[in-house]
Order: sequence, then structure tokens, then C-alpha cells
Amino acid sequence: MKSSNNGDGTVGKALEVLDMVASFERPIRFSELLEASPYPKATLYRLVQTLTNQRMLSYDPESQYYRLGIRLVKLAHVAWASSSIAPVVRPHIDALSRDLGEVVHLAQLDNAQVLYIDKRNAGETIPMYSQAGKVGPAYCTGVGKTMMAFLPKDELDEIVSQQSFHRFTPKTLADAESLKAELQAIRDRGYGFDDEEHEPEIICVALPLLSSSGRVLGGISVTSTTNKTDLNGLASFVPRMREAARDIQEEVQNWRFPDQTFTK
Amino acid sequence: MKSSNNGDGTVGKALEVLDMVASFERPIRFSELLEASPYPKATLYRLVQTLTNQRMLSYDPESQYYRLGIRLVKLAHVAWASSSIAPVVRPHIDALSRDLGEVVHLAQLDNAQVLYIDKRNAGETIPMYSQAGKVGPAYCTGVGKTMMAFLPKDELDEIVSQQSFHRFTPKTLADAESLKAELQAIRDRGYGFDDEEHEPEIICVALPLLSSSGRVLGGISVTSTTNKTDLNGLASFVPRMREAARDIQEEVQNWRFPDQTFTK
DNA sequence: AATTTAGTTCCAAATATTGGGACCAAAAAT
DNA sequence: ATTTTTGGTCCCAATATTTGGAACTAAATT
Repeated sequence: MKSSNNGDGTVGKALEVLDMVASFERPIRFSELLEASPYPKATLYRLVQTLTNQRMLSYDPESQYYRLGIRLVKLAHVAWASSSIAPVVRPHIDALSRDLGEVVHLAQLDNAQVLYIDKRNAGETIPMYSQAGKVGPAYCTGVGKTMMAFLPKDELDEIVSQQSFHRFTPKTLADAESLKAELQAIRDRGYGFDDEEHEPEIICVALPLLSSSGRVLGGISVTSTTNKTDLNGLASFVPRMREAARDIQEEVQNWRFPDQTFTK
Repeated sequence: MKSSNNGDGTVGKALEVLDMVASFERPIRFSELLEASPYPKATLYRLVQTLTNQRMLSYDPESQYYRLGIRLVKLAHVAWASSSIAPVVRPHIDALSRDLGEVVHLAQLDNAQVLYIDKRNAGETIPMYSQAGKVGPAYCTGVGKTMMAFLPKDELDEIVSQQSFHRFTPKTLADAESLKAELQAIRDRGYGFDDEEHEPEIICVALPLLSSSGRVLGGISVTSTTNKTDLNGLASFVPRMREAARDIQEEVQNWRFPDQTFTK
């Protein structure tokens, strides 16, 4: 017994390296990776070789920089398209954005963070990975807080304890106490706000998407700015959003893949 | 010596399993995977466990179905955003689509196939086989043939031999000979067409994106339908596309990540 | 109650991974 | 021009992980 890693053997280590490359958000050199990694040179070298062979990383011999490989884009396309909610939700956030004239997001929780799955700008379409795939903090975004609010108690405690509580703006809820109070308010109200807690002038209203058994599937939010409207203005969007959420929940429940055979 | 796999040890196997799940393009059961896989039950089981642990797969205990995990969406976002061309090309295909009033694609070659990296719709969507992350055949698409045409000879032979040559339409070039002749024509002309070779009524014109050293970075295409225009009509788009390609090539060359420190 | 099917666990044998250190080439310093 | 440093690659015996046949369990079917 000695290893410094997570416990999933070589595969875990390789994926950890992949994450490490991703965390730079730009092409990097082997030596930069080495510095950031807990592995000895030879080990990291082999890991990176394997990943490159597998096209999960790509290497430019001229510049000697590694970056994430496009095989990931292909896999993510399938992941997105066969996720239970993304394809179902798309037409709804489309309609919401059109009706309300604002930016609409679909998000899920991933590892105590908010992961944006889809986005619709008021005017035009933003195609896939430019925005989908982004992550944000859960404790100071509308969707983040709203999804947390509807988690079962044990999961909630766990996820709250994992928040980093950086104070982005004067209004950021920067400790577990105030966050928990806010989450209670969201549960009572049935929806959540972001009142310039992440970025000044940016406000939003969010609804959870729940499965029939009450599990949190994701969240949708409508975003605006303080010089366009205020929280009351956003609250007036809620009935329309509820409609969408209801429809989505129903469709997700009944939705099956074309050729998926069921025995019951 | 015995293994039936590609040679990258456990990591290779795990990624092969990931690909296998992806190839179904829908949630699947363990037993379906087992049938499709070359691994014994216990081995596959552990592989899938690890992948699920790592959130590369997600498992719904209720339905007992596996699907690709959302961690992939996050990774793909970074892959897309830190690829050398996608972010640079986006404003250009935007403008192209606006100016020409047609659908514009950006694609790269991946494993002898065309991988669509980005797409811009003009006005309303033409129902068509493509989105970011989707893959398509190289030998019967405009971008595919055009990118192949500008590959160095050895890579070209390799990639041609990997094509599956299924005859989608009467016009599909369904053997290596006709494809190679077509590639020569594309080289001479400087751009390529898709003349209903993949789908009836769908036609397109494509240009390669080359690095300063002549390496194929990707391709852009403008797509239309036979009841809107014809190949001559598409050819008239070429000057405008050339402009875009020239600008892109220049920008890609000069483009560096904000904080990327260079020693020369 | 008996059989099949699907999923999970065990453990000794087989195999892959590990990492210290050697090695090499190119760049920087002397 | 020579030496040193830096960044990257390779080797191999010790070691840890993976393997897969088979046994087991739970649930569905006969």
C-alpha cells in the first residue's frame, strides 16, 4: 500500500492525467504536466503516450504541446444525445427563450459543480460545445442553488461541504450557514434566484427538474441583467417556466430510445 | 502473447469499452455490452465499474442501463475550446453562413472519418445528418474528399484503404479508383463538391484548411439542396470561401493562448 | 419447486505497471 | 568550442494490478 491516487488503478490514473490536461484549458508541455502531477517522469510519460495513442490527447511534435484530443468531442456528442434530458429539453428551452426574450440554460450537477448542458441565446442559436460543457460554482448560481435545494439531506450536506465559497461579489453567499438558509427559502418558494451573486448585474431565476420519484435531474434558468429587469420581473417568468418544467418532466418519464426493447 | 486488443494495456481496453457504449448511441444493459465485447464477464464487469466510478459512464440502478457520462461533455468542452482551429473558425463560418445564406460546416479528419467540429445554420434548419461531434464517411462528403485530397501520399493511401465504400446513392463514388480520380480533380480545382453522393438532393462545396507547411488542419463546407441551386451555383461561393479560408489560416498561425509563454 | 438469466464476487496465476536511473539531443551557459 | 542544463525517451527487475474460470446470489421464467 502506498499509491497517492484515487483507487481505480491505471485507468483512474490515466483519466486523472486527462483531467489535469483539461484543467490548464490550453495546450501544455510535458514538463508542465510533470510538475502538476504526482507521478514520476517515466510513469507519466507512458500514461501520456497511451492517451495520445488512443487519441484522447493530441500531440503536436512541432510545438511539443499536448492538448485534449478530438475523440472526446465525438464521445461527448453521443453522451449528450443519449443523456435522458438534453435532447428532450432542447425544444423547450428554445421556446422559453423565444417567448421570454432572454438567455435560457439547462444544467446538471456534476461533482458538486454546475455543468451547463445546453444554452439558448435570445436571438440566435449557439451550437454545441462553445457553451455546453462549461462548469460553474453551485453555491452562487441560480441553477446550482436550486438543484441543491431539492437534493436529499445526506447528499445536500455532502455537496455543501464541497463548495469553495469564494466571494465573487458583495452579494455572494460565502458560507455554509447563509447558503443553507437560502436553500430553505428556495424549497419553500419552489424556485431560486441568483441576485448578482456570481457576477455584478447578472440576475437569474431557476427551476429544478425532478423525476417522478423526486430525484433532481437538472435545472433550467432564465438569465437577465439588472438594467433590463429585477427579481420581481424574473419572478413573473416563473409560471411560463413551470409549464416548461412540467412538460419536460412528463416527456423525460415517457421517453424511450426508438429501438430500446423493454420486457415490462 | 494472446490478447485480442489494441495494445494499450488496461487503459486501451477501458477506452474500447467506452467506444463500445458510444457505438450503441443509446443506453444499454451490461449483458448487451458483454455480447458485443471480447472480454469475459468478470473483466468487463470490472472495467465498467471503474469507468462508472470515474463518471465516464453513468449507471441508472432503476433501469439497469449504462450510458456515457457527463464528464465527457465537460472534457469535450475544453477539447473544443483549446483545439487550434475551432474557436478561430467560429466567427468565420458565422459570417459565411450569414453572407451566403446556407449551412456551413467545419470538420476535421478523425480515424479515416469526417468529424464535424462546428456547424452554423442559416435561417431554418435543413433536416440533415450533422452536428458538432457527429462523424460521417470521408469518401462521400464534400469536406471528407477535400481534406483527403490534400493529404501526403502515404497518408492518403492509408486512409483510402480504410474507407468502407457503401453506395448511399446512385452517385456515390463506391470504389478506390473513382475516389482517387476525384481527389485528383479536387487537387487541380482547389476545392471539392459533394454531388448528392451521401444523401439525395444534398449538395455541397468544400475547401481545405491548410497550415503554412501544407498540413491539412480541417475543412469548411457550404451545403445546399438541388432545388435551391446546383454545383455551378455552389462554385460561385468559392471566392468568398477562399477569403475566409485565407483569414482562418493566417489567424491559426498567429494564434496563441493568452498566457502561453514562448521562449522563441 | 426447478430452471434459466443477469449480475456480482473470489482468488491464484498471469500480466502489466512502476520508477530509479541511464541515455540522448538540443539549448543555454561558460 | 566545450561544458552544463534542460526536456524528453527508454530499460528492466521488483511489484502491484489485472485476469477470468468458476462459484454464488437474486430475480424472473417455466
